[in-house]
Amino acid sequence: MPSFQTSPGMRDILPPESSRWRAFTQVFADVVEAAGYQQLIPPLLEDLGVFTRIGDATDVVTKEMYDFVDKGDRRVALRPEQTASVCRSFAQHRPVTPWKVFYSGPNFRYERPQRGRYRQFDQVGIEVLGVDDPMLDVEVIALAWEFYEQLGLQQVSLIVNSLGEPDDRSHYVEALRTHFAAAGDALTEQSRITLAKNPLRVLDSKREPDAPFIASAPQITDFYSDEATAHFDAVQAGLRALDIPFTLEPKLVRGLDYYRRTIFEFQGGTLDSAQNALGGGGRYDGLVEALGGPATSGIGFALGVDRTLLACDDEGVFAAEPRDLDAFVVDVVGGIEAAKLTAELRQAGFAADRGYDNRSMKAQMKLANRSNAAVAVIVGEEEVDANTVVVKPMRSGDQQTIPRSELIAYLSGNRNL
RNA sequence: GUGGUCAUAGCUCAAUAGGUAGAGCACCAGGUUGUGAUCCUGGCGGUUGGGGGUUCAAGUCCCCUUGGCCACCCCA
Repeated sequence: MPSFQTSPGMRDILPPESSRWRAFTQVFADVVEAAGYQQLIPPLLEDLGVFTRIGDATDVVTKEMYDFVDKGDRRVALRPEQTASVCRSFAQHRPVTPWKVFYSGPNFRYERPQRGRYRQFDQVGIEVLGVDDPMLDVEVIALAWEFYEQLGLQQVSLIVNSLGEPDDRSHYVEALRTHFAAAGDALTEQSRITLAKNPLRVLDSKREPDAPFIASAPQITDFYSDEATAHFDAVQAGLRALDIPFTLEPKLVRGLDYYRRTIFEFQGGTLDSAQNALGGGGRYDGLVEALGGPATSGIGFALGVDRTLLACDDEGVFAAEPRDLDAFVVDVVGGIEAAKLTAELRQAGFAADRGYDNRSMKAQMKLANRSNAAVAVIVGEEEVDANTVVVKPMRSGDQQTIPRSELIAYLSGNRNL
């Protein structure tokens, strides 16, 4: 029995899965960098206040935060998401707008772990600060869409909604409060608690008894101001112009309280469990201000790495593989020759590995085979005496003895072995 | 946090009505004294997640605990 294992909801990403993760973030970076986004690397730890601004009606803040007092008596927390950090960073450094950044890395939420839901989970995402144009909403959504396409996913669906301008939103919230309050005890207890904190979130309930009241609830669309309608119409027109299919879902309300106007979510078609939200985002025009910066409009999205990868598994796409070796050096005369040859090969740009512990040739050949190396470079007594090496292409098995000094040139000239 | 369910070698699983654990894969070593991926032989490997209890006897029953998974919740 091992003395230790990972804490609940924490896990090791082992090879070869780890190389897939790296490829995943690389594809993401390629997509967004091509659109002018640059990477921001915020700290994992922030002042607790940065996150409490996200909203006191969200569990992410009230129940799931990894917060503690550090040795300097500061109230700090492991970030539960990165949007707040980006906004804090903006308020702190005041970069020129539009500020287009992307990020990738782990977040922490103290929840009951499940498949596709971990206490340490990775997200990739982008945020843009300082632009009000609905065409930016379109760009942001389009980039996520493009990313899914690059991965090869075909069963992702996009749902969008608008929460209206802040005033629209508050009027709607009041209407909901009145509507659900009228239901009284017919509403589940959980929903009554949610109602007291944030009526919007009651729409998210999946509890059976709540269903009829949710169905009969007021529609956000009836509360839009002209301004909100214009913005949302423009977003939809833009999505259509780019041939990005979407579904309007007036009852879509996202978890974090800071959203205004456009919000959207991506759902996986294959994992139809409670964990089918692959990613999502929206506008959060008041967040920077709440963090002490100038009134600045913002929009962005975050995509869950784990869930997206699960969706890839289900669709049988994006099975990135680790880099194969070019050569595996088999040395049966002590190991020094292998040390020299691997160093030479690596300096010449070849990926090369070797056997250790002076194992038998048979054992080393097995290692060469397992390593997936293109060729085995074999050195024994005869080769040392003749100053040669044997180059054995593992696929064909058709080996050649060549002068040692010509090894690099030989391999360079026979890349397809 | 609430409820449910599961937990046997590194991995996937077996083990009759409770009688003191097996297989395949993987790994290692041999099968022509220099050469792998097939095949053959052998080997390594488990105080049955951990602790306690019932029993002559528990992987198999009971309790506690740890962890995975599922639903709620929440969200990525």
